[in-house]
Amino acid sequence: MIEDYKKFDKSIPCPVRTLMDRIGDKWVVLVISTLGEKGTMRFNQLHEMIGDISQKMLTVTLKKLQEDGLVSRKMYQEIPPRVEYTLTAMGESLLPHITGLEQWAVANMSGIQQSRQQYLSAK
Amino acid sequence: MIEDYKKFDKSIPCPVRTLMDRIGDKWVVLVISTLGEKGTMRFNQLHEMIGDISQKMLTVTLKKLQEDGLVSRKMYQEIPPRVEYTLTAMGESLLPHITGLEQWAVANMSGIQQSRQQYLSAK
DNA sequence: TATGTTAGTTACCTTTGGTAAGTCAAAAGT
DNA sequence: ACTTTTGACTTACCAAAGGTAACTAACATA
Repeated sequence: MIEDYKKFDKSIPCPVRTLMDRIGDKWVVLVISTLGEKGTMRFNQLHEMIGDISQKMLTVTLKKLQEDGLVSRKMYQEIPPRVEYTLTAMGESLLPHITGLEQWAVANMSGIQQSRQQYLSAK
Repeated sequence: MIEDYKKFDKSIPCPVRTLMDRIGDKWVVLVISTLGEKGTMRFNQLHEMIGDISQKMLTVTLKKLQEDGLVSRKMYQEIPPRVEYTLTAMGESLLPHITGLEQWAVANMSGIQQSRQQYLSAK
């Protein structure tokens, strides 16, 4: 039963709130799904693939994902530096849920846009 | 192929970014999954069920969900007012993806917490 | 007359997100 | 010898989103 976890109780950390605190970070889903698609990637590859993320936001996003054990980081002692990011097993296990969301998003994009236009024009 | 949608292109709205702009809102997942569980609910019922959401954040969350066509709002002309919220068909179709995420969250909560502790103590 | 009920709104402050420029250390170009 | 490039970041600074507490409308009840 998931219901029990939904009501807020300050004595117990809620898994849904904990996950959504992370998933809700603006770039987390794009980083995870991009890594999931391409496997291991370097910092700048991710930066270019996603396109509109800043370097700052990419570093903070990757740090949080490492902290949560969803992404692993491998640094090579070279100059210029080389750093590779990969999904951990836990990250991989989250991936299908994220791609599920993405597929829903693609399928329902036009429905959402229609609804937004109607809502605005009804004002 | 979802890949094409992941790279940012300002001329086409990206479904993943569009959805995550909404899903990423701190309370959206909790509101949708609570409505999905209980069916129709009134404003204060949602407020009490979730527990730690403010009235302001509940109203802005519900407004955005209406705008996107995920939640419908029915107001009765009574005093004190009565307003009922329900998932639309589109909202219902999103629900399984959200409960999938929640189940993952419940199953992996301890793994995430362990990882966070290790990360912090390694500093 | 004061109090409660429901679904909000408003004013205000804090936290998060975003932009642009700077850093580091070495190799490669001129 | 001096400047530029490279990759993976920081830092300083500004804008947007989120949070809190108090206030509102309109009537019913004590």
